[in-house]
Amino acid sequence: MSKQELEVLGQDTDGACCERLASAPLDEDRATELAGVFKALGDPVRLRLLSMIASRDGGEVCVCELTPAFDLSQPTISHHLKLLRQAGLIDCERRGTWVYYWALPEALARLASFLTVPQSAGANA
Amino acid sequence: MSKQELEVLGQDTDGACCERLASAPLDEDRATELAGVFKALGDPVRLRLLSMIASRDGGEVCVCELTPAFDLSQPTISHHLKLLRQAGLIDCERRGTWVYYWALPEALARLASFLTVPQSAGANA
DNA sequence: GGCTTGTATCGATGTTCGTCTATGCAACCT
DNA sequence: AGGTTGCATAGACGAACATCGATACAAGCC
Repeated sequence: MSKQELEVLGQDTDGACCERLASAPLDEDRATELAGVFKALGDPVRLRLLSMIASRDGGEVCVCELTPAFDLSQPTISHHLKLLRQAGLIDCERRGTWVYYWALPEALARLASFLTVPQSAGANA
Repeated sequence: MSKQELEVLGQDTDGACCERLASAPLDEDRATELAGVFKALGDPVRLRLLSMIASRDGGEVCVCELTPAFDLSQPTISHHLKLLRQAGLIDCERRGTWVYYWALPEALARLASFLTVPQSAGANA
């Protein structure tokens, strides 16, 4: 249940000279990959799920705790969790009866640095 | 043509103690607002458009330069630019015959800091 | 073994989205 | 004024998506 997510976000762990939205025009394939990740964030339910998971101190959240937090059916929540996992933002493991999800902070960090504007870059607005 | 974008991304310009995905669970309304912005980034064409605009040194790009870069009709590009503008990520101005678009770096910066993981926060993956 | 509970998958359905063609509007040029 | 070019808007259409109920699977309990 644990190795289905895409490996879309680059590998430079130091986060120094990474790929950036505002550095050079994205090529088509890369844009498609990254758009998939942003699309996973582009739903209020998934954003709340990810926030609930990522802000958890222990790092892990049981599905049984996530589902009742929404006015949605259990299959719907399960579906959203699957999409977040396929986007590489979270992962999960079954332990006995329950399934636990946790965030993948490196994925979030890479996304954040991708959006970071290098230096001056406009200064409009 | 220039005051249609939403004001969804918060106001703290110092970027220090800002709202963060992994700090506390998002409430429903805020999640809906932010999801709208991520949804705007969740399309390959829009991501390439934004990248082309944000990476431009002068800061501005003429639509007449964006449209021919895609295998899409001119109205389709215009539609995507409109969505990016409504998300508060870019803005535009008509100057004579041509319309120029530029990125709003503060919006990108706020998104980036929103995704930034505070400290340890898991260390899994 | 059978029952119960937690979670995932399947199939259907209404809505949203990306794209197109056709058209409208704004600015330039004779 | 009339024609041309650049860009936006309107309406239509197929594909993708969010949601549901029904069902399957996994694990614990009796």
